[in-house]
Parts: sequence; structure tokens; C-alpha cells
Amino acid sequence: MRIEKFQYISELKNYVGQQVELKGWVSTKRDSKGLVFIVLRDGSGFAQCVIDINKAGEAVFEETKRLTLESSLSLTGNVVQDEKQIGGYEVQVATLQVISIASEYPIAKKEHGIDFLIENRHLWLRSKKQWAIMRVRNKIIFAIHSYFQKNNFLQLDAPIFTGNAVEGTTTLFETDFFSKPAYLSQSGQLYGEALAMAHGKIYTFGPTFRAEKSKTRRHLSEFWMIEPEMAFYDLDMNMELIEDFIKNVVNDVMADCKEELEVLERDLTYLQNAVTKKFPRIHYDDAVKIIRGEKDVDGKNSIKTLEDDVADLKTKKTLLEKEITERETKINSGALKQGEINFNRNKIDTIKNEIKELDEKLTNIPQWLASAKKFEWGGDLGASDETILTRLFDCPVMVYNWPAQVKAFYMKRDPKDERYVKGVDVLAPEGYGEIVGGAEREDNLDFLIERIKHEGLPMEVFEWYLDLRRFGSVPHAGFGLGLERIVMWITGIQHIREAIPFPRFYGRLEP
RNA sequence: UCCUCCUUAGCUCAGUUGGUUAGAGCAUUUGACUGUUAAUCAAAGGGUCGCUGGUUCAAGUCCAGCAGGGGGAGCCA
Repeated sequence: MRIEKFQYISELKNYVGQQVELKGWVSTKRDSKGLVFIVLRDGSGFAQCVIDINKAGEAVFEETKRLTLESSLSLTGNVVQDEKQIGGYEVQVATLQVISIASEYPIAKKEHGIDFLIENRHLWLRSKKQWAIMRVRNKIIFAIHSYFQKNNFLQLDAPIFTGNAVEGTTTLFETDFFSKPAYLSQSGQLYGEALAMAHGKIYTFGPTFRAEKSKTRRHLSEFWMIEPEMAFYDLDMNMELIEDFIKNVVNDVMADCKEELEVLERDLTYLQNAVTKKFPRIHYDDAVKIIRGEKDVDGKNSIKTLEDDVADLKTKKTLLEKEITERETKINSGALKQGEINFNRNKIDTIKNEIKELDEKLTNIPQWLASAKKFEWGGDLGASDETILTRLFDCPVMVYNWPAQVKAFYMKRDPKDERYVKGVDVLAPEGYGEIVGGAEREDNLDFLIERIKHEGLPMEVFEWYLDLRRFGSVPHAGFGLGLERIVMWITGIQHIREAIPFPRFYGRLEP
């Protein structure tokens, strides 16, 4: 049922040559003597609306001139096709009604620092790029649900309050649960296993909490995780499912979010590869050799590639520095108009920021290289090791069979070699790193008890979990997908904080 | 917790070896101009230079401590 009597910008294509009524906010505004150009946004999209004093009349024109950025209004007008415009359509305004005049809007077109933007997150969400990211996030969520629903999974949720840590490694948020200490869930995994024993194939989709004081661009204190769990699945089936699942999600986004990806200026090559190419499956031992530079991939050596990257970055930096000098000479020559001087100053500002980014990389990469060269078998891959490894591939890669000592107690040990557990991590390309962690679960009661003891975890809180092995234990497997991580990779953004509407991380509780 | 960088106008930044009344662009306001798409012109308002203490005739600039922030490590999705 259609409730609104007005139209949305996304529907303009159906109304060419006709009158529409739009309601929205002023995104940008440019004045002329007898003309005002407004880019209106209404949530569904952006469209330029032109107020011509000769067509709309003086009263409407005067009203229009009062409008400030982000003022709200409704208008009626005729839709014309105009290839030059965003979205391809323009509205020639006949009548206009101001709903509310906005105060001075803090977010300008000029670049802002991340801290200022996060401080104004409630407003930042209105800008075009953020609008696109949130729409992609929505599509990813929908694609996840539709994939699992189509494949006969049930969505069933795990509790958020829990009595104890699942893995015993990470710091948890402690809360008060009727005078008893309780922790905010860091994973629904164990509950997922119980649900899989009841329903065969299930997935949980909920918030998870980690109290680590992380200050990186890929960590949040509160994030959303999708955790499927399947009875009668082994590691190979798990990996097959993960790959098919990711391919479907990426494919859905590429099909339905063309405009958003364009707004984000996303390079689609790697996303397309993720749909069409088979994900390489790399044994942990091989991953170690590749990271150390002892084994090449398609003739490419990890250490050498990174060293080449450093050289490239240095060249880029010199070029940018040269550009700054050139622009400064131009400005000082006195031959430029005021406007051109401003333009060049702005450019210099942005170039300086780019150089800062390059400098950060240039200080980090040598450290990463040093740690990669002395990487020892048995360790977990650090974020930098993931970057080094994925740098050699052009689609997501799966690293499987991990040393037992670095993985959680519930992972099934490999019967062929007990040093390993049947875990798998999926690493996204382009430096994004781990987006999925999964495993076949330990289904042997005695082994499981032994592992819990070995980790020094309190046995009593796992009694219900052990029941799953006492009453009809079966091979089963599952994985966890970090929603914001995959949003980050698909949209190509540099900060996980932009991948969620209101990010929560160390030091940030508002807005 | 550790390493590293940063904190000057509403925003993004400059401020030279310490030296009179602290600068620019954007944004805002006023006026002129203009089918515009981050490059028109002119003028105006706007700052106890993160906080505390020290060195000095003199501190935005040097030193120490504290606070806040960016990036990275660890931990992980």
C-alpha cells in the first residue's frame, strides 16, 4: 500500500515531463540573480532543483533565498531529463514551502578531520558518501539473510548477557545482572552450536562486545556478527559454504548498489574477482613460508613486493612534494586571480594530507617487513602479516589448519596431525584482512574437557555445552562474519568507524 | 599497556633561529556579479594559541608534567 502522496527522488525517472511533489533537505545551494540551484536530498537520493524567478514567481523566489544548508522544505515542479545531473534528472520548481530553516550547518564541503566528523556523526550520516555506505550496509544485511533463508538456515539469536567468557582471551564488558556479575557477549558461538543440534542449520545475527582498548581503523567495541552453525558439516563443507556465501553477498551488492558504489568511487575489480574467481585455500604452513618470503606465489615474493611498494610510495611522495612547490611558485608569481590562488591553496592542503598518509605507511611497512621476516611457526597472523599475505592475491584467500595453541579450545583437532586444529580464516584483499573466522568444532567429549582444563577455563560454566557432546554428538562446523569488516571491504572505506551508524570504540560513547 | 605523531578562529591549516597589535582559505554576515556544479569581486565580524607549572627582559614558539586525539602493536571480526 502506498501511504505517501508525494514522490521520492528515486522515482523521478517515472515522472519525466510530469509534476511531482518532493519533500527533503537542502544539500547544497547556489544563488544567481534570477536563479537558485538547490540539490535536494530526501533519503532516497539527490536531485538538483532549479528555481527560476520567471517561472516560479517572485514570492517563491524570495522564500527560496532564505534557505540555508539542511533547511527542510517541500516543493512541486516539473521533471526534466538532464544527463549532466546526478541521477540524470532535474526538477523545475513551481511552488516551494519552507518547513524549517536550519541554523548554521557545521559540516561544510571542505575536508574535516575524522574526530570532528565522528563528534557530529548524527549529522555526518546525511552526507553523500555516508549515505552510500549505509545503503550498502543495508543491502549486505539483506543479502546475508536472503542467502541463509534460501538455503534453509533458521535465524535464532544467542543471548547478549552471558555468565562467562567464551574463549577466555579477550577482555569483556562487565555489567550488573541482578547483583551478579555478567558480561556482554563476545560471541554467540557456543549457543549457536546448541541451536544447530536442535535445528540443523542456523545463524545468529547480533551485536557483540569487546572491551579491548583498541585504537586502530579496524576495531570497534560494539559490532555486529553473523555466526552460522551447521550440524554434519566438516571443515571442507564449511569452507565451501563460506566461499559461496561471500560470493553471493558481493554479487547482490554489485547488482543492486551500482549508484552507491559509484558515489564511493569503488574500484570494482577485486569485488568482481571475489564473485568469479575461486578463493585460494592456503595451509597455515604455506602461509608462514609465504609471509617469511621463503615461498613465492605465481612468481611473486611477499618481501620483495612490499619493498617495491615502499619504493613506489617514496616516488609518489616526491612527486606530491614537487607538485606543492610548483603550486606555491604559481601562487607567488602574482599572475593568478584570487580565486585561482584559493583553489591552489586548497589543493596544497589536500596534497599535504595525502603525504601524511604516505608517511604513515612508510613508517609502518618497514616494521611489518621486519616482523614478517622473523615470523615463527605456531604464531597467530598479525594484521600486518595478513596484509603481506593478501597483497599477493587479487581475491579473498582462506587460510586453514592452524596451530592448536593460537586458536580457541572448541576447535576440532586434526586427526592426521594433532598439532593443528581445523580452523579457517578468510582474509579480504586490498589490505582489509580478516573478515571471517571459522572452524569445525571438537565433537569428542574427552578431548574437549582436556582442552578446557588445559586453557584453565572454569569447567562448571561449560557443563551445558558439554551436554551437546553427551547427547548425540555429531561433526559440525560454523563461522563468524564481522559485518562492519565486510562493509568496510565492499565499500572500500579506510575506517571501520564509517561502516556502522553510531560507532562505539575506546573513548567514544556519544553521539 | 607499549611505540609514534598531533593539539593555534566554527572547520582545515600557516606561524621561520623566542621579539611590538597572532595570519590564510573555507564557512558566516553585507553589497555587486553569475544556468550554476569545490576557481567571480569587495568589505565586516570571529582567537586568554589544550591545561598547569618552569626557563627568560620577553613564550604560540624552549623545558617538564597532565589531559584529549590520530596512527600502529597486542587482541580479534
